[in-house]
Amino acid sequence: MTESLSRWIVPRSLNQELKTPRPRRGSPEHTRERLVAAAAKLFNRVGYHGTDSNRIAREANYSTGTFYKHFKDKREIFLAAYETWVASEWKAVASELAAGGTAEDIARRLVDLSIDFHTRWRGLRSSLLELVFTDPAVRRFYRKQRRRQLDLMAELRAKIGAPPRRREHDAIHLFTTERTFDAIARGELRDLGLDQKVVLEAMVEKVASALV
Amino acid sequence: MTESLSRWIVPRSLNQELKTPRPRRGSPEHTRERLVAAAAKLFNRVGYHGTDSNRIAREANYSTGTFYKHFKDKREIFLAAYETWVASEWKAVASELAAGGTAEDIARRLVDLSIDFHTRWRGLRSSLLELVFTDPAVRRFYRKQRRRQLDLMAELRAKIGAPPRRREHDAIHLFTTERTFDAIARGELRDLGLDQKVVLEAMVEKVASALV
Amino acid sequence: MTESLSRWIVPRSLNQELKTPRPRRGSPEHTRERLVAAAAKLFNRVGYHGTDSNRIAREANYSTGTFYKHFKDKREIFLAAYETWVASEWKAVASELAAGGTAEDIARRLVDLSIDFHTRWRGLRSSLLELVFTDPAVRRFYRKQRRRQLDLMAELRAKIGAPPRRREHDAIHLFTTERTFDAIARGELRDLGLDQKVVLEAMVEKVASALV
Amino acid sequence: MTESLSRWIVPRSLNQELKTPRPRRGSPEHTRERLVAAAAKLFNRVGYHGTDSNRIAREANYSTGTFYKHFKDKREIFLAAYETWVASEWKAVASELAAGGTAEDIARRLVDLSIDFHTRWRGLRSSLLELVFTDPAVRRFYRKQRRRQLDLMAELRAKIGAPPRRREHDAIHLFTTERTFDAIARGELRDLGLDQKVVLEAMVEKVASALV
DNA sequence: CATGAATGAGCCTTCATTCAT
DNA sequence: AATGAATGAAGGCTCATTCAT
Repeated sequence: MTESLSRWIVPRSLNQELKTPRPRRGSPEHTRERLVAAAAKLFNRVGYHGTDSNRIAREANYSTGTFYKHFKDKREIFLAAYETWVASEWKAVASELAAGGTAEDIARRLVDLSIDFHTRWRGLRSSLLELVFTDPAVRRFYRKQRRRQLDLMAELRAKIGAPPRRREHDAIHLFTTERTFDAIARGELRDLGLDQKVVLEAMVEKVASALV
Repeated sequence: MTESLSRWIVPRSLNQELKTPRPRRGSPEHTRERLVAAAAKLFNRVGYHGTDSNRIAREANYSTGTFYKHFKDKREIFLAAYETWVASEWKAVASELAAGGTAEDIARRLVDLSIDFHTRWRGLRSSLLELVFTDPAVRRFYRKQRRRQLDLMAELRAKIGAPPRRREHDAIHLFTTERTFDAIARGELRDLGLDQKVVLEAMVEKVASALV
Repeated sequence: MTESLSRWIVPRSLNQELKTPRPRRGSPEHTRERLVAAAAKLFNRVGYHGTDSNRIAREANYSTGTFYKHFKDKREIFLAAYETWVASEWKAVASELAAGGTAEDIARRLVDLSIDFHTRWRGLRSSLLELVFTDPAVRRFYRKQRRRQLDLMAELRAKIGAPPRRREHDAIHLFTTERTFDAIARGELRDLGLDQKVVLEAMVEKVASALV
Repeated sequence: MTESLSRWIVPRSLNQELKTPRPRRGSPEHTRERLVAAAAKLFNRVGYHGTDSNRIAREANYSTGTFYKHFKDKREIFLAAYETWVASEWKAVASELAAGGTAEDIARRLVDLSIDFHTRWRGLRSSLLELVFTDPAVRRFYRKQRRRQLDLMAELRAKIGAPPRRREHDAIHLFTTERTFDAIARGELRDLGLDQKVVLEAMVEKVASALV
C-alpha cells in the first residue's frame, strides 16, 4: 500500500488533460474544467495559500484574465475544485456500493477508495478546515456533504433491512474514518512508526459493521 | 453548552493580562508572553491567515519592531502559541488524571476538558492542519504530541494493570476523539441538528474504556 | 458568533470599492526601458541607497507591482541601468574612434565624451564601487568591462601598427583616466581650486599617447 | 607581496583590542575608541550599508544606547572611523618620509604602506565614494585630505629643492595612485590576470618621480 | 556612564484583481 | 473568449533612534 501512495499525490487524469494542446477559443465549460484541474493540482501540491490565481491560470495554460472570466475569486475556484473532488468521490462510492459483494468486500473497497481520494486531495483537504472556519460558502458546502453522508448511511441500512442507528453515532463513525484516512494520506502513521495494515483492517471492520 | 461557547474563544487569563498597562520596560519573557497571548487570541478569532505580525504586536500593545525582537516570523509565533496551548492542556489533563475517581468520572472530566480546550483554540486548530502540511517545524511538533499521547495511554494502562493494546488502536481512538471534539467546538453538530449530549456520552464511554 | 466571523476576513477587493484604476498598456520592453531610465535618473540624483523600488516605479509612472514584474529586486535594476550606460558609452566611443582624425583629435573627443558620461552617471558611479564590493553580479560585470577596455586598447594599437604595451600599463592608464574623470564629474577639481583646463589637457595628452 | 595581502583584511591591532575585558564604566574616550574600532571592523567587512548601529555596539561589547551616547548617528561614527584611518595613515607616511633613504627607497616603502592601508580599509573605502556623494560632512573631510596631500607634495619638493609642479599634475598623480592601490586592494588585478609586480614597480617609479 | 527594551517610519515584496486590447 | 500589462493595498521585515531604568 505504501509504495503505491506516491502515485496518489497528483491526480493522473487531470495531469494528462493539461498536456493536450488547448484550442485558442474553447467552450467555456472546457476552459473552466481545465482551470479547476490546474487549481486542484496546485492546491494539492502547495495548499490553498501556497498558490495564487495567476499561477493557476498559467498552470492551465490560460492567461491571468481568463481566470477571472470564469471565477469571481480564488475562493470560488477552491469551492469548485472541492465540489469536483466530492462529486467524483460520491460517484466512485456509488459504483463500489453497486458492485456488491459481502459487507466486508464492499467495506474493503470503500476503504481503499477513500484512502486513494484522501491522498490525492490531501493538500486541498489540509486547507479545507481553515476555509471552513473562514468562509461561509465553504462551510455550507462542507456541512451539506456531511448531511448527505449521514443520509446515505441511514438509507443503506434501511435498504438492507438493518436496524436503524442514531445519526449521532453515524457522525462519530464518519469523523473517525475521515480523520484516520487523513492521517494515512499525510503519512502520519508512517511517521509514528505504526503499522498501516493494522489500522486498515480496523477501518475495514468499522466500515463493514456500519453497513450492517 | 452552546451559549457558553463564546467564553471559550479566548483564554480568559490571557485576556486579563493584556488589560494591565504595559510598563515602558518589561522583562523579555513577559513581553514574549503577551505577544504569544495576543497571537493566540487573534489566531483563534480569525485564523492564521487572517492576521499579520503587525496586528499581533498592536493587539499586545507593542510596536511592529518588538514582534521581530522576539520571533523570526509569523510561523514562529504560531508554533509558540501552539506550544503554549499544548503545554496547558497536558497540565490540565495530568491534573484531572491525578484527581482520581472511577474510570467514568475521569473520562467525563477529560471529555469536558478537551471540549473546553478545543473550543478555546478552535481558530488555531483550524489553521493547524494546513501548517502541518506546509511547515516542517509545525509538523514535527505535531507528531511529537501524538507520540506523547500514545505513550501516555500505554503508560496509564500499565499503571492500572489493564491489558496492553496495540498502539494502532490507541491512535484510532485519538483520531476519533480529536475529530469529534473539533466538530463540537466548531458547532458542526449543532449545524447538523445532532444531539450533542448523545455524542458526548459516546465519547465519555469511549474514553473510559480506553482507560481500562 | 460564528456568522459574524466572516466579516473579519473580508476580501481586499470588497474593502475598496471606490478606486478607479486606469492601467496603461505598453510593450514589456518599453516598460522595462522606462523603468531603467527612471532608475538611472534617481540613482544619479540620490545614489543607490537614496531611493527605493517604489519610488523608481512612481518616477517611471508605473505602480509598485510593475517594478517587480520586470526586476527581481533593486540590485537587478541597478545592474540593468549600469549595463545601459556602459552599452551607450561603448557605442559612443566606437563612433568617435570611427570618426577618425589625428590621434589628438580623437583623444580630445574621447576625453570630452568620457567627462560627459561620467557626469551624467556620477550618482550611479558613486554607488558602483560599494556594489562591486557587495554584489558578485555587479562585480562580475564590472570586471568584464575592464577586460573589454584592455582588449580594445591592445586591438587599437595593433590596428595602427603601434608597438604593443604591457596590459598592466594600460590598466594603470584606465585607472588614471577613470578616476580623474570622476573627480571632474563630481566637482572635486573645482572644490580644490584647481584649473580644469590644465587637467583636461593632461588627459588629452595621456589618451593620445595611449593610442600611439 | 601577494601572500601578505591576506593579513590586511582585518586591522590586527583593533581586533586584539576588542578581546581585552571591558571595564563596566570606562573613560568616555576609551569607549569611543572601542566603538570606532568595532565600526571600522564591520564597515571593512560588510560596508557601511551592511551593518547597523546595534551591531556595531554589540561588536564593541557595548549596548545599543551607549552607541548614541557617543555618536549622533551612524554617519558620525563612519566619519570618526574614516578620520582614525586617515590620521594613522598620515602618521605612517610621515614616519616613512622621516626614515629617509633614496627617493626610490622612500617610494617603495610608501607604496607598500599605501597598499597595506588600502587593503585594511577597503570596505570602508568602498562605501566612501557614495557617502562623499551623499553626505556633505564626509565630502568636506574628503576634500580636506586631498588638499592636505597636495600641500604635502608641494612642501616636500620645496624642502629638497626640486622644481615646483602644477598642483593639477599632483592631483592627477594622487588620483592614479589612489585608484591603482584600490584596484590592488580589491583584487581587481588578480581577477584580470594582471601581474601585480609590474603594476607595483610602475607605482614605485611614479611615486619616486613625484618626490623629485 | 551604561543598559537594552521599545519604537515606528519606511523599504521590500506579493498577489488578488482590473481592464484596455 | 482570451490576453497580459498594470494596479496598489497590504503584509513582511529592518534598523536608526529614543528613553526609562
